[in-house]
Amino acid sequence: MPSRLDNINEQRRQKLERLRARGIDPYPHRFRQTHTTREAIAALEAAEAPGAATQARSRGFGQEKEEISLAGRITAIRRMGKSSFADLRDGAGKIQLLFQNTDQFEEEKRELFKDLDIGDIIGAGGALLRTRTGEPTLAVHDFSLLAKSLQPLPEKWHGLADTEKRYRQRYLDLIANSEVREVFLARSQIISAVRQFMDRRGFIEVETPVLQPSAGGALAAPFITHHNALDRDFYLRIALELHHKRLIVGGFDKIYEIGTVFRNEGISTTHNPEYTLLESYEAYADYTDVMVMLEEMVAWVSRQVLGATAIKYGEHDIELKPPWRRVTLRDAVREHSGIDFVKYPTASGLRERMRSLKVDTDPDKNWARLVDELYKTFARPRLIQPTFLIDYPVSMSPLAKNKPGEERVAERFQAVVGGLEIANAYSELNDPLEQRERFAEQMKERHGSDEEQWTIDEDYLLALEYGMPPTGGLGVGIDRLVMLLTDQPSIREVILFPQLREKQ
RNA sequence: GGGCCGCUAGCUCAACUGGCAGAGCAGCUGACUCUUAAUCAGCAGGUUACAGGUUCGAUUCCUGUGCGGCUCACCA
Repeated sequence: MPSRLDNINEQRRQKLERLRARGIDPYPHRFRQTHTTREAIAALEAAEAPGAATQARSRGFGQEKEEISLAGRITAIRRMGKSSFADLRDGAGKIQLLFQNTDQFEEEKRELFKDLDIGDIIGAGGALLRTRTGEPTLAVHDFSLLAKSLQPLPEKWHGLADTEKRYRQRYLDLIANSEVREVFLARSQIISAVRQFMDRRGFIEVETPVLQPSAGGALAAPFITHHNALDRDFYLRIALELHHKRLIVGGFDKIYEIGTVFRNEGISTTHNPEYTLLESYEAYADYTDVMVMLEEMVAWVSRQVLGATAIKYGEHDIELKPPWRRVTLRDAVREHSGIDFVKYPTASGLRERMRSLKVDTDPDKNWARLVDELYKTFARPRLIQPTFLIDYPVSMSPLAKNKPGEERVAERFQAVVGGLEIANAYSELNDPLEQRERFAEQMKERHGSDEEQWTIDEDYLLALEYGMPPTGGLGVGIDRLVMLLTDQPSIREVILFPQLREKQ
């Protein structure tokens, strides 16, 4: 018959009540620490360094050791009679605590110590030393409870393995799995390095609307939301592009934004409904300039964060050092599928040619989609080393300028590394009349299938009519860049709270 | 949306062909003053995801549902 005490949660609540009954606040308001665990270890090492003795003594190390204080979560306790060890973890790292001869603590602390659990947050004051085995340790002279934990932590050795639980309760994943922590630290550093790179090049960071009357700049299905006071629907942005180019018209010549965009589409290992996109626009540049910038950016960020441009992604060794290979989409597809799509200029002709390759030749697909199918099936998975796929069919690129003298080819590239599309860029179409025609064509094509609420953005066209300088634009999927640099196979491993179906 | 796989104690995992659901960690009690996956002795802990079905008997076989993973489709 299960007693209430069998439940860990119930036991912890009882401890909580005991503490309160003894006049201890289990959730006090503040604690001042003098060091992080990492700083404490550094201080210990500095004091031990040869020649540091004199200096250290003058700072308090030596016979009379400096009292320091730390705060963090207890992740392990090893009780051994009168002495006990505990592991204390804070945001910087981990250090061992030694509670020596706990009998000598006064009554209240002795009781408190008995009720300490793995998971509790405590503050501890004491002196640094090394144990017999050389472990940096804080010999605790005084300690206090800063927050009582009522839930048992995942197992210390295997960590938390249940994928669903890891995503839904990411805080447990972060506590239990240090590799996961490292990934998200790297993510932060990557974004910070990207910002530095752009800032140093004289780009200014801008913020543009998330709520938009129509979602443009890409052909993805948007999320719809509603504004009560205005009593009208808005769309969550699917790209940053159209507002950025308005700013180029407005005279900001180099701009970028790192922001979340939302696409109401399938979820996969490379797609999350909301993800982080870097977009940048540079006046008077074209897509070749953007290529140079991107390869330098990725190499620089990798060097900043990983200290190298040679990385491992899955089973592949990848070298990010510029220059990256440049190959036309046509050649890449021809190389890997044997089909020169230029020779099959109609959807039916191309579909006919594709049949022999046993690929999906959905009759609903237009020519551009068939080309895309060829690329995704044959070329992309084999593009491991950094590659710029350049010169896309205009029909796949409604916002890109076409190549001089080539009506069907747009100055556009995608960057593929490790089989991941990490960037998409083009020489921006700045001819307002042609842009209007391209939009109209898109409208026609979309009409009927219309999952996408595609409307012509008249305000954008008006902006173009005032005159936009030639401009090179870039979009980088930050999450995929993080996947690449942290060697993660799924986008959910680089997004703290990936979208999951609601439980129950 | 389709296909395949998974769901057992708080966590990590066992349980043969259908035959009393088990271990380690965490927890509780006790021993132990340098441990670090501490050790030792004992105790407790289960709606086997959920709902049905087959069977003398189901964690195991079947059907459905939920959630997750992989994959295909969708996604310039």
